[in-house]
Amino acid sequence: MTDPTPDAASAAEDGTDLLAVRRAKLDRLRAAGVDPFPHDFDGVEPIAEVRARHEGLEDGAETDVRHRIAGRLRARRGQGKMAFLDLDDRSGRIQLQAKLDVLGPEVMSRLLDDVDLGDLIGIDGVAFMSRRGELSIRVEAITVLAKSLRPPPDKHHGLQDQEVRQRRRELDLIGNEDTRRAFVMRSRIVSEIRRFLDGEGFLEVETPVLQPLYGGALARPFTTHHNALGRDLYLRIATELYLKRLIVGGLERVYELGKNFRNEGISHKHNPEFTMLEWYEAYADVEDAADRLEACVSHVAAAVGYEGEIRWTEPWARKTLAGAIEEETGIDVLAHRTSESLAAVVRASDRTDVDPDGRTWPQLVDDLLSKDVEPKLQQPTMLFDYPVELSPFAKRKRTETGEDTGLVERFEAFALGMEIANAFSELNDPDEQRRRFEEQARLELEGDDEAQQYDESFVEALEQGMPPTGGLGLGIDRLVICMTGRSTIREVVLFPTMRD
RNA sequence: GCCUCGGUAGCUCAACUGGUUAGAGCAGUGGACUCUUAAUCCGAAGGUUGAGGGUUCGAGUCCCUCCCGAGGCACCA
Repeated sequence: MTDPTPDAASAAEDGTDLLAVRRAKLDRLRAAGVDPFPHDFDGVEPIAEVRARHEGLEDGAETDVRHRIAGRLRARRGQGKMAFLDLDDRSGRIQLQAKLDVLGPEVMSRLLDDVDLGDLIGIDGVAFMSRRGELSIRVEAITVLAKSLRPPPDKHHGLQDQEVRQRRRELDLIGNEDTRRAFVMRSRIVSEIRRFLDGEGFLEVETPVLQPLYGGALARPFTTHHNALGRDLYLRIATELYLKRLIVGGLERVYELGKNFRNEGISHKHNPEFTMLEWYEAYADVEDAADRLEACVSHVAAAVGYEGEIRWTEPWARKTLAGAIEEETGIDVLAHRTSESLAAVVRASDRTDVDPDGRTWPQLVDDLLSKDVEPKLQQPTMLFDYPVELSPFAKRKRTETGEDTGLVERFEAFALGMEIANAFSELNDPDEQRRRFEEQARLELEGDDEAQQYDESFVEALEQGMPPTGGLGLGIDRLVICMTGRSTIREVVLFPTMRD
């Protein structure tokens, strides 16, 4: 910045311009020969470790243990010959005691007059227990580590404004302990998932985000353009098809944990970019995927110390989709296999408010599921046996007679009234897969802009021979919502998509 | 995309059915204070009430348009 104008200088003096006040202090530090942005600060101890070291110290007890800590200054009490301050680091908070007779007038003034709330400072000092039983550090030396030129969020109320909390997540993290806890929990959940799958012999892999065709889910994509190749590419909506090619290649157990992108609405459970885990296991089917999902999620819940209302431990409830719909609505969708007959029953029912006009049979089934069943599934529940029309990559359901039920071997898992996972016995018959793509192509011609694109290279991969395979997708954001007790995806995504 | 609600000081919130000069706490600022912890006490300061237009003697408050957010619907795993 340039020199403050006379107006700015007077605004700094009377304290009306908060930014100018801070810049004036920055200038004072520099004038006193203090570097307000030094390069490092060696030998810092996490505050939590300092606390652990002195656990059980009696009220009023002194120690001769010297500590070096660093963090953001959060609060300050007292302005005279002694002051107390609170310092935050990533591991916790600790009280500092600054005494004039220890520091001398010059250092005391630096701490009280030139350092602001929100500044990053380093402290050398001795631990003691205050008379009121608060572990504290008696400051012997301070080091300015970075001047904060903007005021921090309210020290007591934190930052409440939803918009600012999401657009300026750093402020949310500084001001709101809850937010910090939730995102620490998210990181631990993700690393426990990796630990679990790695322990089961899975390989973590990376497949393309930029794809010439989009597939593996029913959704509209984001489109972008590659200049040198002179062609459009799509941001992936799923990792499914590439991962199955790796199963063909013999990797046998693979997973990918990363972002998918879907060009659709934003809601409390939808963000345009979201984190998905997909795994594929050779010589396994949908039942194996279900067992592994239970094992994985209950491991994660225990490892991160989940303490909420959801019972993640095995076994989870398992039902059929049709059974669950009948339970909630009294409608047996399998007894009415055409859109007309199902629509008639839906219309006649007083237990659902689904509007059947213009809906196909699979759409109606989906409507009944999402309106009448899904909201009821608060505890972890897996629903099996989905209509083939909604599942272009799943194997048809085995039956004793060999008859075609129109169902596939697939389940979706739900918790807190949200879908969190989706799995099936992967279709590995290339001719059947080709027919499913052709059916999707027909739907696209009819104007369904979410139909699957015909992916010939994927069919060729299946022609190479894919072993029987169980695959699963787990929505990480939604799992984190459940495990952190948050109500929306925006609370568990660091920087959710916002308007400009 | 549609409906409803909201946007007031840097932050957290007030302001009855349209009526004096839009209030308070925190932060900041000047001062007092050597065990405080949402420290306390005294003083002064801080506002284009999201933006723009309109109705009215008078608008934070009513109407219109736009921006941003929240909730719901639609779309969608």
